[in-house]
Amino acid sequence: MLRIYNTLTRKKEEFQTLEPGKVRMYVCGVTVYSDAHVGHAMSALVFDIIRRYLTYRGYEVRFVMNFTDVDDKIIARANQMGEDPYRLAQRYIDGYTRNLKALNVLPATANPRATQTMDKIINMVQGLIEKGYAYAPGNGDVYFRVTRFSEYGKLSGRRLEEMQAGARIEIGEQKEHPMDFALWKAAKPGEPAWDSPWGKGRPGWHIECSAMNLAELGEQIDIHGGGNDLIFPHHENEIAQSEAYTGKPFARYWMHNGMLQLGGEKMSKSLGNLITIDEFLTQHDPDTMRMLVLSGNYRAPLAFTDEALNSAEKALERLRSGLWPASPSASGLPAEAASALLAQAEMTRQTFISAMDDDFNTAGALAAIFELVKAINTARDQGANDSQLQPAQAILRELIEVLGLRLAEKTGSGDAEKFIELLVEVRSEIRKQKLWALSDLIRDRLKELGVTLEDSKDGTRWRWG
RNA sequence: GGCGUCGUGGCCAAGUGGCAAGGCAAGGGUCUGCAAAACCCUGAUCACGGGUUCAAAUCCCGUCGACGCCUCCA
Repeated sequence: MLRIYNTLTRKKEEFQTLEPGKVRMYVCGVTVYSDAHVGHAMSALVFDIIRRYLTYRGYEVRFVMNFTDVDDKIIARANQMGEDPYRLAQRYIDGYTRNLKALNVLPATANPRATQTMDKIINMVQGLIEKGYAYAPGNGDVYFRVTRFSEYGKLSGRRLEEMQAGARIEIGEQKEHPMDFALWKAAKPGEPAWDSPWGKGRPGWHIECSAMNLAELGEQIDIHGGGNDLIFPHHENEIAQSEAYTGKPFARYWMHNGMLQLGGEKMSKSLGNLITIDEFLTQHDPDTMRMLVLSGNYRAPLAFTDEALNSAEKALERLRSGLWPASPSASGLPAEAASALLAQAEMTRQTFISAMDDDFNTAGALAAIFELVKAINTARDQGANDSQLQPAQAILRELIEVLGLRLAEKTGSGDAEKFIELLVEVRSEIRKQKLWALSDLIRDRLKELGVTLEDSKDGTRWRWG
């Protein structure tokens, strides 16, 4: 039984879908005005892992992630760079898409964009006005009337009266209540604008997500995800808009990932303490970021430190060791030992599922996997042959894949391999003659070139890294 | 100040009433010409103070601390 922590109720709840066997899932994507950073990667990875696990558990998952491609910052950035805002947005969309692919994040079922959902957005704003949940004061703006939506604040646990203190009405706004928020913003000269019943303008930030949900997934969805910095006001406002519009509960489960921290603070564009995904990937294997995420709890803050990255890289190396083939001189294990290994692998799968079923406890799931790795390695050391190792390794691969780890061996240029093999072969002859200084020199020099040699009684194995 | 999440060995982190998983790091050992890998062994009175209970990391109250949100933000 899968249980999910629901931000809305602040409890773990049994997961039940609106439609049996199907999951409708929406995750807030990014606003595309600059390169995505590893904090965005964390969020993408968290929901990719969730999506993969739901699929593994037999659900058909419809996974929607949007792009906010029109907003103040995009416009400001475009003006500053003298670039067309659409082109700028498109460039960052392409970049982020490339980043996600590199991180082995499965493509979304749909990637709607605000600019391509405009008629739906306008319809929704119009509908909210008709129902009395929104008003157009005549300056070209349209605002949501928070006092009309009695449940406003239910997601973030705030009450309107408590929030008024800090809220202020900007110059030019004509809000009835300080917490009212813009559904539609009148265009200023030179800004991208769309025709609407209220004049030329563009959508507010929150309405696009409500409209895209409606367009892509329908009035009600199972899971709505995003970073926990979106709980207020973004998701709170989404709930207000969607539920006011449809009269139905919007998302069944609200899931929020914790923030990635650099130097003890949230990594963010506004703080400027960020490392872009591109920068990260020039230094690290994409699996490293995924392993870092897997090793923690998705709801808790995650520290991005050299030590943590190093630890993640070592852990990946260890995982790979479980997939090594049998020793060439393997004599085989007694039948009962071999079947015990398979039994343990099957038990690992159950432990893995129990952990993941408990609100996607990836750290617990990994622990089970590591124990299987140890069992496989022990069996190999005790002489298990490949046909005895492989059934357990197949399960290990299956579970690793659910988590989205590729565990690819590092590779160098293909042409180099035959020369390395030649060197290893020559070195083996040298070792037979016990010319240790020379064979150590070859090993050390290859290490400097990124090739690791491991000698054993069965010969020498080499790998990149 | 308000709302929320959390505080477990050197670091990361499971465990939510019954002898404290796992990974990284460290030390010792097996193997090896050496090294590496793999395997074996070694370590925690679970932030602090009260309380409930036969029994608490786990439940309740309080204190301290961290982080996020309350303005754009994954």
